[in-house]
Amino acid sequence: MATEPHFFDKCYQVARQIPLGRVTSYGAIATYLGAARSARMVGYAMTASHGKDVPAHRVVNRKGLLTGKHHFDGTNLMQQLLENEGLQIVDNQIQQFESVFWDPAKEL
DNA sequence: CTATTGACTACCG
DNA sequence: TCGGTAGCCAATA
Repeated sequence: MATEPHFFDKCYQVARQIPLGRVTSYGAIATYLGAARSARMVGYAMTASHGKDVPAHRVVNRKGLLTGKHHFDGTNLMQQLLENEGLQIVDNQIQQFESVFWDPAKEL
């Protein structure tokens, strides 16, 4: 195992804690990690989450918009995965986002 | 070491 | 709600 950044690993672990059918925001994870202002780093970690068992598709921005769908294989894979979890996606945006929002800082 | 980048967020109009 | 701009921080080159 190469020298893995602690920050990335924490992001992966939190992402795995996301219940199925639920989603969270980058800022929420960053805040839980103690780096509230490092929301971009969470997304950055997701980019490196390839090869990991990290449900990156459950992590979206605070608007519930699938900003990272372009990083998945295909154009609508991320949306398909979320819909498979029972979520409703319209125009790359999660409907009832607040209803399915999962805050690690509160749930954990 | 410095510079650039980015799956963000907050603020402003 | 939408668009543009600024700030933020860690990783990468």
